[in-house]
Amino acid sequence: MSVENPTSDNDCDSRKVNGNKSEHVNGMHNGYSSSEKHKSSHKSSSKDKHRDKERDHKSSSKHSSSSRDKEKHSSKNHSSSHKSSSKDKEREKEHDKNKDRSEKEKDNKDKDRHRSDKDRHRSDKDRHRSDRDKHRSSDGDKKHSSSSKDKEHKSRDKDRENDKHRKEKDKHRSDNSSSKDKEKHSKHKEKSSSSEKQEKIKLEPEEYKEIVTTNNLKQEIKEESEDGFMGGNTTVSSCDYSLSQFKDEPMLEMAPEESDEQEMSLADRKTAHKRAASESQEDIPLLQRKKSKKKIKREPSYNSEDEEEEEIPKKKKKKPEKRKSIKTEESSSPVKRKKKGEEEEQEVWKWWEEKKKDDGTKWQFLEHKGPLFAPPYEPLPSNVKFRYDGKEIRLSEEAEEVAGFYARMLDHDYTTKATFNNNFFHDWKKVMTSEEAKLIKDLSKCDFKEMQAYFQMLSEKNKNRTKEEKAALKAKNEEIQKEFGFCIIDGHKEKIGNFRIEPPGLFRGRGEHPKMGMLKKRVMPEDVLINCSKDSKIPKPPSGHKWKEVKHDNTVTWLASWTENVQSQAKYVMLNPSSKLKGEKDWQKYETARKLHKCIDKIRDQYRLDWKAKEMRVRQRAVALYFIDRLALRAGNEKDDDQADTVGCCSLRVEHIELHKEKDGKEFVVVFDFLGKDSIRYYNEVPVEKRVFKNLELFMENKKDSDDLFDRLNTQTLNEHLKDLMPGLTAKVFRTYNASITLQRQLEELTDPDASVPEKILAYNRANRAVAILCNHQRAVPKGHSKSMEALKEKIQAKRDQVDEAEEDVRQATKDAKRGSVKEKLACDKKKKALDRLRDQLKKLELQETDRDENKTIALGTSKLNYLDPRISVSWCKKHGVPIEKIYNKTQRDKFRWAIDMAGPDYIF
DNA sequence: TAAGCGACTTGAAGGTAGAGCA
DNA sequence: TGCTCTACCTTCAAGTCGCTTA
Repeated sequence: MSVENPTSDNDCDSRKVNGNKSEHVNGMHNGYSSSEKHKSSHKSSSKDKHRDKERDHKSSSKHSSSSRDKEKHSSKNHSSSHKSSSKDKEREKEHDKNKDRSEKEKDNKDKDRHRSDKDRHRSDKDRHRSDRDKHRSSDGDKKHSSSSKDKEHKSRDKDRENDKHRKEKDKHRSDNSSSKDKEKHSKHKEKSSSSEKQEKIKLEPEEYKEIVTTNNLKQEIKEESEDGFMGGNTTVSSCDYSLSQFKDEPMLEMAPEESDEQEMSLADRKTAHKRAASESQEDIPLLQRKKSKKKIKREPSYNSEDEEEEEIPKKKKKKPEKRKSIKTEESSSPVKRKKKGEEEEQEVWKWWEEKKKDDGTKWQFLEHKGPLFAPPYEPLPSNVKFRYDGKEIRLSEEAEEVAGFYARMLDHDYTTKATFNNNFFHDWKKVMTSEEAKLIKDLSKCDFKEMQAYFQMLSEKNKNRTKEEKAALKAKNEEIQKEFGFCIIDGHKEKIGNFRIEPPGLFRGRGEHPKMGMLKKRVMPEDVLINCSKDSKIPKPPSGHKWKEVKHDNTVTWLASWTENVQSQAKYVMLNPSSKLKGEKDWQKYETARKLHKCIDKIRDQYRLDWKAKEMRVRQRAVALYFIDRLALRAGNEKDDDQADTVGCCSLRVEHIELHKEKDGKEFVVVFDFLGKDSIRYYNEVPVEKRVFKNLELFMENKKDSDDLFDRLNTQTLNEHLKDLMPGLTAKVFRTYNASITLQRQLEELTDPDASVPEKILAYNRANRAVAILCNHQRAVPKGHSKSMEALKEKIQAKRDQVDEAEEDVRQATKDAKRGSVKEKLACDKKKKALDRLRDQLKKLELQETDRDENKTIALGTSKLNYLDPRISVSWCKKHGVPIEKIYNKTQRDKFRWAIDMAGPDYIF
């Protein structure tokens, strides 16, 4: 499959999706394989970077290329991630104690040894770095105060001291790791090369200059209002397509059946804050306010199937209008519900037709019930035993709970990782009683098997619930959802996204996260901040508890927040994506991307000029921007050492790219190979312009693998520059822009107006896939993919046989019909129709096969939800008569209700 | 001015309801 | 009717980016 890369400005961007994919999958499922190489980085902290920059100015001479080669060679053999923390040391101590581990854990030890080797190597690297610093060439565009230098010296000394300690520890370890490293590394290399041979999906070349239609686009965009995202109404008129039948309908009132006490109490208060909300609308022109009175309508019916239901709301409107602005699924009377299998009707708050407030406030009234806490721990039955060193031990409740977290994960890859085990054991010991801690010294002697079996039994039991049990559970969950799952915001009932507080468990960091396995503690009401309006009913904490604080901050969108203990990060309870607050932000995001479309030529011209700039920082910025624009790379903020070592554009290191003057018949090829967000591997071979290539050579000059490629750049300065080019522009906007424009162009290119609906859907999925490839949205091959493909193939073969048979039947029937009576002619027609039906079925199956296979390693959902302007898809559906349900499921339709309403068949991004 | 924090978006994994099939 | 499989949905980790603080 070939897809056009909208931003590529010269040659073919040979992204190896399949080859890449296989590596990625290995990386994810075999634990270390792919990530290992990437962990090989010698992450230079920001202080190091600063230090490097400083020395840049002092130095003039250069390293010989041979010494660099040596460095590179050695670094690749040793592949390491060097993070010096006292916790590491502790873990290493633990590790030394656990000598008699099972085979599985021996492997982990190897990995730890591997790390110690890396540590040794690190001090070498540090020496190299300071050598290099002495030799590096200078730009002479920065000065630093002597005090900052002092600080840096101190921190460097500290680093060295740490290295010294580490080395001492390392001496006690086995020294066979280097050969293992080499083996591992060569395996990785092997994989890379084999994956390269696999089938490729390439991004085809694309002209850098915008295609002719851009001018038309621009003209159209210019015609939009200039004042921000409300300008998105360009095509609102065309929304009549689906809504004309409702346009003049009055607002519907709430169903009188609503009797739930909770519901009523909320509803009663709605009147009050509805008043508040309408007061808050005082700045809205009268006409608009009048219009907004009509905002609450049912979800636009898009399909003809839905049209049958139109009469129902019309009947409703005759009833007295009370609390008319609050309409939700829950408040709908049974009459308004559709038959099983069809969508429930919903009342829709058409916030996108209201004027947006620009004063930074997010709401005037906010009321909710607070978050739902995880159920308390239920101790194990007495017959489920935990054993240590073969002896039965009754654990204290707290220790047992944490042991249970581990037991549940025994089958998971995580428990084969030393970091995970060490972190778990360390945190587990903290919750043990002193007697337990005294006794339980070695994780490998712990037998969690019975606990694991018990949890598996529970899980089986849950799966085998009777119909009645399932129904009861469902009803209970619906009750909970009803009570905690909604809030009242400015007179409207809106769904909350995540009202449940995260339950305790073991932290599952992705990739090689240094904190994986740590205990995520139970969150208590005393940890939780509540945010709601002063005049709302303040949520009650669970009995016997109190909230940490109750705030009334209407400049933020969260309802509750707490700080999790593993990474000390704030967690929030926020609204569902279908809410106004989220939808408005989403809409704004796509309007910013459309604004970028208007000035993208200018920006591209500018960064091309900057490739020749005198200042190194300007050149680096320009090359980075080129990558962000053309390859849709993420910005790449700096990360702390206690996070997985992943990078984005600005944080790329020398080791993450390879330069080839010529590769596979193409000139000036840059090979990217790094771990990005979520430790997903990014591998791409990109032919670039000569000037970019030369600049990269310059940026890499006299640098070690572990050095930053763009050492004069960070995301903050890049974004500041972007803001100068266009208000609201950040690195992230390029990703949205390129994703959306790619979809639009691919749809144009791949859609045959005369094709059948299944064929059009395949075209849509292919366009979507092109974007997913551009954004590197990968997924593991679904479990049982090959099995299901085999089944599908068998089905196709059976269908083919049926078609063959039917063809023979038709041949025979045609002969008979020629000879004979009306009856025989009728029989012949019938057989022909049957044949057509079978052929259609066969075609559908074949399309399904193609689609499924092409999709096996590509995740379409992420781009669809986050990067593709939904109006492009909606307009395509409307233009080509494809039911929107074929493209968006119910949740997605809820999220993109605004787009479904406003985009007509002529919408252009 | 770098570092840290807060608020939000983006992202893949994993569990499960229910569609589809024998 | 029971079983299989997958699309959907939830979960929570990991990004981005703006603002504040030291």
